[in-house]
Amino acid sequence: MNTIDPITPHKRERRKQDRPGELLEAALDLFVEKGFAATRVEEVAMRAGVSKGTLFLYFPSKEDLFKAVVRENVVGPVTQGAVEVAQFQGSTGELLEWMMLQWWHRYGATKASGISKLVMSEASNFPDLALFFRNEVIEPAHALVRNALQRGMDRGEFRAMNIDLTLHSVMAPLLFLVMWKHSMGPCCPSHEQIDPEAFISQHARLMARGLSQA
Amino acid sequence: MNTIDPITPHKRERRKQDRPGELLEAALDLFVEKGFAATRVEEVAMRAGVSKGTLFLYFPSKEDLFKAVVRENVVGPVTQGAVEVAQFQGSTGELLEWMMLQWWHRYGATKASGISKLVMSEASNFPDLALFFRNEVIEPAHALVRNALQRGMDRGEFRAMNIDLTLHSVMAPLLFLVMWKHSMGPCCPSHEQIDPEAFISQHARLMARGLSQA
DNA sequence: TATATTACTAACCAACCAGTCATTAAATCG
DNA sequence: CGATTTAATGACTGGTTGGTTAGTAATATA
Repeated sequence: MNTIDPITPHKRERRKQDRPGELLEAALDLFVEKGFAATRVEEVAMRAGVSKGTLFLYFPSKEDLFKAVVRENVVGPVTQGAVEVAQFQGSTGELLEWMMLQWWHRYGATKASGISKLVMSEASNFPDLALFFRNEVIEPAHALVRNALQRGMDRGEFRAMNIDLTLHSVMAPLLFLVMWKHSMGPCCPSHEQIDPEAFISQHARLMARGLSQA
Repeated sequence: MNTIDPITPHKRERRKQDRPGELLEAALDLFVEKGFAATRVEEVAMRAGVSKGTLFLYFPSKEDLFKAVVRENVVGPVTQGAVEVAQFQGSTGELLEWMMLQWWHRYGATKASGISKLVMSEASNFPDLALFFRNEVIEPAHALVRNALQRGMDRGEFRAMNIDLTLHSVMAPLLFLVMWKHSMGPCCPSHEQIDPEAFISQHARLMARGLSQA
């Protein structure tokens, strides 16, 4: 554990190719675990097996490191459903449930969803990051849901509605799940844990029923 | 602005009675605005018009100060509905909507709701505070909602359901609103703001419809 | 092997902060 | 008024951290 240990002899490796990826992976772990402000860049560097100086060689600042983590782990997963939505064949009620469950499997259930929790948690202390996240993640995701709701109205399945209000009805249970999972969840006894898929399905069906023309 | 200024001549007032209340008020403002970790106790003291040493005269630590803020501003408002719930006359669907809107008016819409956002945000970094909040606030609130759902089943208005799952369907939109209001809300353009009451009413009605026997 | 390049490190800096304590002064009382 | 009590202060401590930089060592080149 110290520098005198002959088993760990200062292997000063030069691996320019791999460093950024390894640093991003370590940063994702620590940001999700402790948040942005509470994560120490030196700890990120240590977990990636380099010194703090090396981290600043690849990322000009802690904020830039975070933005890179978001681009690497969040932007894609959250917005990748666009093509599949356009090709979806079933009813729009089924589409909504499918979208919500897909979002859960590809993002909500993964480590990366901790980033959404982090941003909501620290938005007021780091407005730059909040704005970045809004533009790169939230707006595209909202556009996706708006399209689906519009599809329901265009096809005569849904009655006229306030799309922006309904948009948040779709998002609320998803964001609640992510928040809970990364905050109070770990401090509650296991028998009280929420079953995410059952919860999402219930909400999607309630909504589809409430929005239907009938 | 400096100590030499004759206009501000070190009015070293002794007001033992009022200090705790003034400190709690200042602490609520700053905790809500900046979070627990990012709030400096010296800033709390300054806003209350005393020195940092005086704060530690009345509260043994930053954590104890926070717990006092929760007891003063959250525990009561969140659980005070108990009596009214027991006396409610209308249908259980109406009761649920009434409870959610009451919660919003008495807590969600107030400054104090920032405490819920704070706890969810920093639970993983301060597990003691999370546990305290769970025991003092969340559990009593859950008990209230469980009672209401049970009432619906007992009176034959609601079909059999998974109470714990439905419990979270009631909480999710409320917690989402509070999170949004204190995180992304301020960074989004005003025309995108959510109308909390409309949103809550919509959710409550969707749920009542989905839970009804028919 | 000698030289040049550069990935990498460790020590450092300036700034920050929770909590302590010796000191000060406002109130109270004899 | 003088003595006592105690509310209030602010300098101080020990510890932390984002970011910098002078220097080191691994690789490439000749």
